[in-house]
Amino acid sequence: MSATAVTQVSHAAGPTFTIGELAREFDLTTRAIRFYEDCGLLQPQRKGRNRVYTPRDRTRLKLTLRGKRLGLTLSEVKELVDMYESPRDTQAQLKKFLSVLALHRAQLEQQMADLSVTLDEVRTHEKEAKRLLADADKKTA
Amino acid sequence: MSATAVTQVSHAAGPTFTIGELAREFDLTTRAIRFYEDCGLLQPQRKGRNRVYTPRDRTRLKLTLRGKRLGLTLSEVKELVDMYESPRDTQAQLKKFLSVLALHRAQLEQQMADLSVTLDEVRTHEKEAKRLLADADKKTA
DNA sequence: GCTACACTTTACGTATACGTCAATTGAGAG
DNA sequence: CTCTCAATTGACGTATACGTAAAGTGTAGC
Repeated sequence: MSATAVTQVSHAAGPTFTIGELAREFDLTTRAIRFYEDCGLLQPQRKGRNRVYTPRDRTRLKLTLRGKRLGLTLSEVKELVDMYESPRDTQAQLKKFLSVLALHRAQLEQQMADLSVTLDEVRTHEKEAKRLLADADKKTA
Repeated sequence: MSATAVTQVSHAAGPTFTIGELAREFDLTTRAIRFYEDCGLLQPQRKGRNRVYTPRDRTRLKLTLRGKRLGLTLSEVKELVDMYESPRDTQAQLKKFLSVLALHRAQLEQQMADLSVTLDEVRTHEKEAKRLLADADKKTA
């Protein structure tokens, strides 16, 4: 099997992936991917003993990694991802959904504020350092 | 001593704080603050056995917490905070400073991108949920 | 059939970031 | 002087997120 090939599966429903393929694609170890499964983040099907990942699993993995980059724990990621896939038939469910979303959004907005401030600081420092370096270069030249 | 009072110190250089004051202000345990000291993030002076924090310590603590909210580890925070306080006299130091800053900025910008996408998704879901709820309310009414 | 390689499970190990006693120790109030 | 309260050090405990062998299975190529 070629290193980059996607394992095409028998009958239907889009491409599937092996654990190794996903590991390469997202630069993870297979250990990590199996761990995410232990946490309930992924539920791949099986072909014999081997795991078979669908595009849906791949999406959940992507979401997981994005959540991680944002500083969420795996259980927080699971809560959110599960919520997005949960039924929202009743008004009660919708209201709960909305309240959780509001909380999540508040956290994200706090983070956005932190990020803006930090990025501004970094850029200011960069400008200052570049100026100093330019001055030094002038003297050297 | 009143619960919210700031411990004013003898001779000079602005206000000082006790560990308990900082803990209350930032909603931390004193254990956490001492742990940050173990990590080298804070270096309070002593008055006898007791820790005395200066505004500079307080600033470093603020930066630490902001870094944490952004998902940095304490050692990453320490690297950055130390770097900002390190000498940048030579061109070599300036160049290294700039390269570290560039890396940091790249990471922050990735995070900003993640954050934008996530916030967009959350807002979309909120709108959709609110629409569904409004429809449901209409039927009920 | 042998080799190689990817995958499997089980299980113990590790770094981070504190929590949680335990046992003291001044410093102020009554 | 006693009581309380905040602070101290030391040490062990815990949750998260995997790393890292160990030992076996399955399939493909030669």
